[in-house]
Amino acid sequence: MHQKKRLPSKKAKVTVRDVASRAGVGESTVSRIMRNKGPVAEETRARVMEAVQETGYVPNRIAGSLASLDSRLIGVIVPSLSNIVFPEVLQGVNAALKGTDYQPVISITDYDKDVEENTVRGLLSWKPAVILIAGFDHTRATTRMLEESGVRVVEMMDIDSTPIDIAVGMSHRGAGYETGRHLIQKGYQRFGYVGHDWKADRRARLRYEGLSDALREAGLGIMAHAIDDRPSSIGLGKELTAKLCSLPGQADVVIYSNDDMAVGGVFHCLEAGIKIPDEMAIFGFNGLDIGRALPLPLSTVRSNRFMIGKISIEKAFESDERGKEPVRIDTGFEIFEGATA
Amino acid sequence: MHQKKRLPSKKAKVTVRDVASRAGVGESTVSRIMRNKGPVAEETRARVMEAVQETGYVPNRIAGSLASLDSRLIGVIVPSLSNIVFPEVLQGVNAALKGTDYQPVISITDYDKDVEENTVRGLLSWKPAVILIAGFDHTRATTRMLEESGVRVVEMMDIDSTPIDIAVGMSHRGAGYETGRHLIQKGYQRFGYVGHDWKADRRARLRYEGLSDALREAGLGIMAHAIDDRPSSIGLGKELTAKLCSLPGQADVVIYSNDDMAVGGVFHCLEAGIKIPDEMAIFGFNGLDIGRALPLPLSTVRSNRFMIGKISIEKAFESDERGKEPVRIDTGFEIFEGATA
DNA sequence: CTGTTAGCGCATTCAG
DNA sequence: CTGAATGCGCTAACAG
Repeated sequence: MHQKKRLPSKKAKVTVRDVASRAGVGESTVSRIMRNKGPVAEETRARVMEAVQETGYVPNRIAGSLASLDSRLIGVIVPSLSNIVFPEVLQGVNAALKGTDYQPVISITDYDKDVEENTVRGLLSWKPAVILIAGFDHTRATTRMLEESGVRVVEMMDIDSTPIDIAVGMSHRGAGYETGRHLIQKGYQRFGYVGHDWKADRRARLRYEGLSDALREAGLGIMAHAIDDRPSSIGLGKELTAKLCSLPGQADVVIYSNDDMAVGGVFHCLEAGIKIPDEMAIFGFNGLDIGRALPLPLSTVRSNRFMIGKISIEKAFESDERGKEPVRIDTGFEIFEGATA
Repeated sequence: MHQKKRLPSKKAKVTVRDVASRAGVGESTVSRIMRNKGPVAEETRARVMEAVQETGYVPNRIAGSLASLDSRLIGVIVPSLSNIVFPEVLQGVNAALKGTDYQPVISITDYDKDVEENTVRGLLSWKPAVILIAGFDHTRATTRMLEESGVRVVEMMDIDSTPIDIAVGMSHRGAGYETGRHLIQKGYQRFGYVGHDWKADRRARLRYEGLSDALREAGLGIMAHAIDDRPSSIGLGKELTAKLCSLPGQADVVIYSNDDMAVGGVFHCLEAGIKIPDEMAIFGFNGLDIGRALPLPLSTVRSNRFMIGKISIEKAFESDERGKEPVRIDTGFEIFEGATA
């Protein structure tokens, strides 16, 4: 208790006080200059900046956030990063944040609602300015924490439920429905379905339901399924397509839970010598780069994940206060003809 | 100054003080309980937890970090998220952090060193416990800030230079070299190269150099190039392969800057009716899922991005102090035979 | 335009 | 095992 305690691995920190005394000004002047806020004489600014240079001062945002009671952290919660759509959303978030000094704090839930609950609790303790979270499928406690936090909350990807505050995304049910309508109109009759992660991926299920609705309305139905609980991948799509083809009764078109799965389907057909789309047509979802580059461009539904991330941030920042009514922003989708269906 | 100022959009916050008085204990007792640290009577703990429940208390980590002078934030800096390898690294980071209460704060540089410099400055102001950064290619100022910050710094992906503190990754030069040796041994003689992002992707260039070294040693060289400054994608790989094939002189094997590009090459050949590997062999880098699922499994070099992220965190946490000497951890790579070369 | 003062909410001594 | 006091580094009034 005689020696100043050595801070573990941190260099002797330089604080506003050091800079201020060195520049011969008050602390608040330094603070104002560092945040370019409030009036400052050009002369003093120069002097202070010099002191900042000399000392290598880096303001401590932790202290700043505590003092001003608002942190410049954005909590972002996604179920996974292995599905490319979420990194794409993050890119949109990042683009919208560029030039600001907000920092995204990212958490992964692995599609587990209890993990999500803990994650939300943890993020909330950082007093983020905004919370971005994928989907509507939360525990009661999660929803409650989010509601009561008072911060702006954007539920991303999906607009098929009533949001806590803001929802930015597209109607997956609608996309499924339109897919069905489109394929019926093209004359397909014998529908197959290949799906991934059946328990966890709520949006894939919504698309499936929309599709089923469209078919039912036309007096049709899905005659063959190959569904699995593993996460989506090209490999899984290939495997399940093989399984589907071995089932009795041949589909003339197969709808996939997403493009990765569909590309797997294309690969299977390539290997098995099945002619696309004549012997079997293939339809995906997402509009990924890989589908577009395929020798036969993949028929699919294009959504815009980058936009979802970007708009989520923009909407969240439009006002500090939540509105009376929840807001839904539809980023839309678009059937892409392609050549596989 | 009569009315308590309304905090913008935040609910009336409940603090340790509220919980403490409600439970009839001191603030430090609450603090100890919330962090389960230090001795507490089971009875008081129960009473306090009840108060926590009733009030919905969420500890403020910002205040906590300031008081204890150590934040539980991990700064992570990657050049992009559109290249799938970086999300994979993040997954590894996330896996290693699971169960702890550290949170990753993620920044993207878009392969711009000046952006990176600002990013590092910004992250450092959050006093992160650890900084993870991709690559060695920093500005002087960035390196200096990182050195002087005193925090543990892990430079990821690459081990071909001397790290500031710790490097976790593989030798890209070595991978290029081994690729060359492997293909020479298989009897290839006429080498083509297809590359992306030539200015920005230093690791791709290192692989190229290693490859060139191996060829030179064998008295060979690269006879045809198709190189571009755009970021890697399947589409670009396809486009550049078409370009390469239109050049005079036909390569018997083409090395690609990565698997995405190589898959584009495979697609081009499929369309153009070029037989792989007999008329033209294809070799990638990374060992992505998509290459493995191709009708002809892609010949490539497997690296382990997930491991890089995971080990980076583990190493960073081994000790609070930097060692005297920089540390390099080699996560290795492996030539994957595949069927395209 | 600038300096002084008083907290922000919590973790950490140190007595008790 | 527990409580009171101190201050982390900064920002936000406010007075000058």
